[in-house]
Amino acid sequence: MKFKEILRDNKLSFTESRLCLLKVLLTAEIPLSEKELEKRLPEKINRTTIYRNLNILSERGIIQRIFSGESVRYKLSLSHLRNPKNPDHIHFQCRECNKIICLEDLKVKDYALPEGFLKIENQFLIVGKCKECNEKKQMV
Amino acid sequence: MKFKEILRDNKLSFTESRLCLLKVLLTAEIPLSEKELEKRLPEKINRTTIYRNLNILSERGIIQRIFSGESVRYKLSLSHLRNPKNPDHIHFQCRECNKIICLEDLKVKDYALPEGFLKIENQFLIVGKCKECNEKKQMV
DNA sequence: CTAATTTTGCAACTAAGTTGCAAAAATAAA
DNA sequence: TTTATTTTTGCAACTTAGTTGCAAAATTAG
Repeated sequence: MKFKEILRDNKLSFTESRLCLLKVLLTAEIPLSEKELEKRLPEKINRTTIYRNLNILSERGIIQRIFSGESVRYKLSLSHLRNPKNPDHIHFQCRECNKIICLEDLKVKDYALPEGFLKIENQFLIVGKCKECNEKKQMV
Repeated sequence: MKFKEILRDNKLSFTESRLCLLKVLLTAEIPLSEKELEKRLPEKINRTTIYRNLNILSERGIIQRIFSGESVRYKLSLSHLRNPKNPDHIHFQCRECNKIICLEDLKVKDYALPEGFLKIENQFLIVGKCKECNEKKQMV
């Protein structure tokens, strides 16, 4: 099982909670807040445990924190499971419906940080209005 | 006075609180959290008022919210006062010392949103380690 | 199988941000 | 400039996100 290896590689114990969290994030269409995550868990896991795991998993780069206009959301790092060569892609969040979309095709141009700086992760977010919400408005 | 016009243009009343908030943000070297902002105010303004104003000012695009790894910070929109032609620049935050730096020179490549999407604002953040913190580490 | 380490759940806490309401201030109208 | 209308402010109380210490339970190492 993939997740077991990922945890081991990162020197984290393999526990039921962590497995469940990762599974839920794997099947989520959009990044989830802690609340949403909690609801989708097959069996109850304590809030504290969830937060502690979200912290440790994102420290290790296994998941990613996304700061949306309203809340913090979590998703699996693409670099771990899906898109190892596209770590710099951009998220879009709609200010009406709050949906978050991964703009996989939209890449950030190669950039060089100033001398001596080290990148750990990117959080690129464009806030705006999505197609549906734009069209809804025009109909009124 | 510039700020008075900006407020009027955005159909907001001109109040002492708003003027103070904008002045503090104008002279801040880095984006400020609500707490930091509060401390720098020449006279006490109620927390609630500050939040309400930060909300309305950022809705109108006069200030910008920045989501750093640890907290939400606010700054004047460059588009209003400083850098009207560089709205897409990137912020860098150090995960050690939490400093936030504007990487004015680092621009995001021209991008096209999918058909029907509308951009309101960007929040581009690179999280990593800054020069000083990197150097400190190596000395130990 | 046992000992050492890590993780979990609980309760209590902190910190950020919001809401309703009445008083005060700002704007519009006369 | 005085009055009426609208907006903003401060207060207290609240909600929600996230954290901490500690003892019990689960994992891992030997």
